[in-house]
Amino acid sequence: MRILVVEDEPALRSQLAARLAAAGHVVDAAKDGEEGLYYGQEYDYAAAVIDLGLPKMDGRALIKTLRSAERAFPILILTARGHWRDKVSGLEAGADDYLTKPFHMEELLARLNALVRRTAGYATPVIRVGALSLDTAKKEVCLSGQAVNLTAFEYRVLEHLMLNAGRVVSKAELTDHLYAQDFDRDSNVIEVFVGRLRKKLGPANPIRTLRGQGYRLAEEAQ
Amino acid sequence: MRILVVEDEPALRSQLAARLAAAGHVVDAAKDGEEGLYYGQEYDYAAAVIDLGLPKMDGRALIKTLRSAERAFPILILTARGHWRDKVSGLEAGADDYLTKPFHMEELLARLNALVRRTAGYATPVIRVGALSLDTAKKEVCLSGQAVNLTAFEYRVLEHLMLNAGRVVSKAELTDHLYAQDFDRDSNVIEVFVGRLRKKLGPANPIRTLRGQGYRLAEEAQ
DNA sequence: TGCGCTGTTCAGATAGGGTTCAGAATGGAT
DNA sequence: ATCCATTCTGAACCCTATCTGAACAGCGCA
Repeated sequence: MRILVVEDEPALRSQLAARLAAAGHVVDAAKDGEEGLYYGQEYDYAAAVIDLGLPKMDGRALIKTLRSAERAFPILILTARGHWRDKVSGLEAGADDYLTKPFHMEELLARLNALVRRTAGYATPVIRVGALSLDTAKKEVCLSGQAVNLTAFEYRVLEHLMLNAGRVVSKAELTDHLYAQDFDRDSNVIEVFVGRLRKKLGPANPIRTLRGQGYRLAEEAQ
Repeated sequence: MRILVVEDEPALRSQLAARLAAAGHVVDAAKDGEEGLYYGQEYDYAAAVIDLGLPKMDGRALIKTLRSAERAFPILILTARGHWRDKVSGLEAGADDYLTKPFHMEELLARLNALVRRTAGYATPVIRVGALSLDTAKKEVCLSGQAVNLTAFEYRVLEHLMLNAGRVVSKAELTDHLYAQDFDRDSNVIEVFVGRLRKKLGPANPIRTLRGQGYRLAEEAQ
């Protein structure tokens, strides 16, 4: 997943970036509110971690601006211990969860995962990746504005790929995501669904296969 | 719109407030029944979200008091899963809709919107979706100007679909909405009603079925 | 009481869509 | 170039969600 980190303290920033990257995420780290806003408006993230006390533009203003720009990714805010009011005002500004400093990295990862999972299914109304847009309320996918008719499973495969655009998603991860548990591992359902998706998304479809590793959805239109 | 939230659990309360604010509403959040009553009597809201299990004054009493004070704004109640008796008593006390916890924010927003639109109904009692128009006051439906004769249940199914046009509405949601008590889940009433509706609305009817997920009313005429 | 309207149930029909399989194609390694 | 593993693809299969027609049951009303 692609995650945005906005934190002014260099040590914490690089620590966050490193840890999130180690957890398999793609991370953009911004050092102040303005930079965070630029990133947030330019790219679409699976989630953002934002410190409330930031130079140039404080976290609260950043969140409000992002939200009013219809950026719907989940936001987790970091606050200094004791600044309880900040947390509330951050949540009011549109954040989804908070953590007080100092915190344990593990806890941050867990919270982020929970947030993304919660948001993945339902909270973000529409996810855009390149020319694709996916509306989770309508369960509808559009390719350059044209509605594409997908079956339930095709939809779920594409949704998971879009939520993880840019990252390599293994077939095991997809089966894990689509089926409850212990699913016949040597079935080729995923390949079949990816094939059907590719056919429906036309010749310029953004699904790449990385032999032996899985699939990756290109983030840019091509 | 100005919305009143009455919820004792702090996390959920601030989450609700944040999301509603992010959706462009003005929110007052009360932590118990007494505070809710104060707000509800003092201000006029477009809608209220009230948890049934509240300290000091429970949700049911709160709703009754508000209603007897001639507060007519639509009320959506929150109940814990499994306590569906509460739901019934809440509706009896004067609530307009309910949601069982845990719920998805998006659904809450959609329901609230539907509620407000329905209630705003006193000013503009007719909902239009494509070639369909539904007069909530007269309980009358027209298809391209032609009156269509619907039975009470057909009307309610269509109304709920139209109030949630564009969204996928599951059959469970429809049965929940049409029947007060827990309803025999493996009945196919909904399918029958949808079938009859389709027949009455003619071949170009806008009700699409999404296999395994529910029905969706197309927002545009086709 | 009998009739008509409406909600509910049932069973058979339909087809949508998931799963599987086998053979073809592709890519990487030796 | 050759070989093997992985992936792709088309077709077939079959399950089940949904549709549909019809019958049945209540209920109000004349």
